[in-house]
Amino acid sequence: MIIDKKERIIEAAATSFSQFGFKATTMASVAKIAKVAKGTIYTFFDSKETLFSTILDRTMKNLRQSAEAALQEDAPFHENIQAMLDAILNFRENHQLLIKLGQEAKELGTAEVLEILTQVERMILDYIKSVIEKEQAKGISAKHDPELLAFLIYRTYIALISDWERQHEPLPKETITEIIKSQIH
Amino acid sequence: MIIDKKERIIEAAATSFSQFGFKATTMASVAKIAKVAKGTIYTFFDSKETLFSTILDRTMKNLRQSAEAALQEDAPFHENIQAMLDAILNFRENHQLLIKLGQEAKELGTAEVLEILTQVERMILDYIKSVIEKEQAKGISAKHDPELLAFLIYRTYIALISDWERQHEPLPKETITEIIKSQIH
DNA sequence: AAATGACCAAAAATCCATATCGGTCACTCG
DNA sequence: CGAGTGACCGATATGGATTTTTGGTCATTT
Repeated sequence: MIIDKKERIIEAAATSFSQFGFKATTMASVAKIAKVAKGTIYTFFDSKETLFSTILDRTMKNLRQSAEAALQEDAPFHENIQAMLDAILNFRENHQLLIKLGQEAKELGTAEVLEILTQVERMILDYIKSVIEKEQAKGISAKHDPELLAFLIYRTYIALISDWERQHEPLPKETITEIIKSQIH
Repeated sequence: MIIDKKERIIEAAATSFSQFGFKATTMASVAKIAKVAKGTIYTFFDSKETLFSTILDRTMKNLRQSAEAALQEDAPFHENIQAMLDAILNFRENHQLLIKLGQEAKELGTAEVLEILTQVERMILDYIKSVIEKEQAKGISAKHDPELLAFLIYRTYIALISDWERQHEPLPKETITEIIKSQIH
């Protein structure tokens, strides 16, 4: 109760950011939930942005772990890529914080939140890239620059999973697999 | 001067929509530029939307013509597809009306304008699809449903041309060609 | 019959008083 | 002392009353 102040603040902020988004979360309410005074938050974090950043970093670490867990040492390249993409998309769709940020960006369109989401995208792309590089080190020939390949695969996957379904029937999994495979070759 | 009233209205509206966007164009100003009374516009068009629709239809017709002109009867499939995509992208980037609508959607985010842009996308996709179908009728085997292939190619092209360049050096044309080609196979 | 522009209800822009926010810092009290 | 507090500050957001502008109509004119 008396210890763990910083952790309580993080906990409270994480809940609030996930529930209400960035803008609608106030430092006063975080303080109240964490049962500390507002000033105390500022002994641990410089600003609302810094506090948020800490939570986003945790979330991204979780995402990386989910993606990591989906990989299998001996599975073929394209299967691993797809398993990872599945894990990432699944995470994106189920994590309250990311969902809320997405809504916030659409509804309020604030430059601040938009930039955060760009940052998230960047982290995801970097992770995909690192997986590609690791796989390519195993000997598979590199048709494209890993940065470009990561970009291409991720964008296509998002398009096929999310955007396509806005106006069509969902695609069968085999079709998606085949398309991703053809991009790796 | 006395004749051509309808044409003058269309002309004036096209200029105004291109210059100021949908929302910022007023029927009063269109009337003034066209040198007719406001009521006169309503003898030719039911509403602002209808007037706008007429202009959008013209623009889309122009786009189709540009795309059509890029096609060559005897060129290989992938070259034609890319020439057409080039024409479409070039058109999109150079036509004041579409540029302005894009800005408007970003800045004001009105549902109205967003819907219009979806409609434009739909028309472009339909056109790409029709070209694919025509080419496939010539005997090239169909790996995917033309609707899906059109969607995939268009999205990839946009991603490579526009989105990639937001954070990277532009890609050499051959790289883009190669990627598009690999999607058709 | 074709064209007009004063007119209207509805929507949008403008104001401004008030509330809320992120962040600070003099002070408290353990 | 020094970690912790919350009253306080300037800046920004909010709400809602008020004014302006807009799309659309229609009695009147040409």
